[in-house]
Amino acid sequence: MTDIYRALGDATRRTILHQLAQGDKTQTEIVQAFAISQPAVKKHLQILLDEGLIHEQKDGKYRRYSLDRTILRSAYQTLFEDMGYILEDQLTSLQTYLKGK
Amino acid sequence: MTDIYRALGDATRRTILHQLAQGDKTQTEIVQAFAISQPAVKKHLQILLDEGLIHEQKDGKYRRYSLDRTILRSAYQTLFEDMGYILEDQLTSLQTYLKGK
DNA sequence: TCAATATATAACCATAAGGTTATATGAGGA
DNA sequence: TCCTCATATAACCTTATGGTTATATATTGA
Repeated sequence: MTDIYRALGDATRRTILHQLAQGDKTQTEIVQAFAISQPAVKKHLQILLDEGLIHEQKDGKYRRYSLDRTILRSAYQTLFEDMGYILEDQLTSLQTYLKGK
Repeated sequence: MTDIYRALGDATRRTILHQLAQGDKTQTEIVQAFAISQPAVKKHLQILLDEGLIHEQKDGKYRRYSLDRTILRSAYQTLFEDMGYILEDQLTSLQTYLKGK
């Protein structure tokens, strides 16, 4: 299963996901948005790939990355369920809200 | 600020939080719930303390742990905001729902 | 074909996480 | 006082993370 805590545990990765939410991007485009090296960005992308949150597609000499919104949604659900499990009664209304979605 | 991803990133810590949600517990009680050593549990408790999610209270030879529900709620909020930021439009309805809480 | 650009990979470094065992300290009860 | 139980701490191990630099490979355009 997707380890959403691992995937979201780093601010760079959260920003990458945000960027991809606005549209697919090549690795170069992603690298340019950060002050870290290309291999460092690649490692973040690899973790997001490992966790299934993004996809990689070869496009000539480029690699194009895209969000897997289905996985993201279910990861999101996991967060809710975990928090609901932790806080129990406190979140009943929220749980109910989500179940209805 | 609370690093909620760090705090929730481990299943043992999530279970500890769940236990504390049912009521305060001593370290011994928490240790007994897991198959790992007392120092290992203590390290998890320390991380939860570092992140401000729980409190520790001396009680004779015992240490009693309790949830900080206020911090937990705001951490929860952070999770939502981060996910909302990532997914944007997709979660508008949920964001709106939470803002109203 | 050759050079430039995009990406991948290897080797390295420092720190953190999650665990262990062994041992020290502290508090309470008999 | 002394033993016992609860907790703390130290030292150690392994693996993961997040970064680096250097270099290899692949693709494309001139």
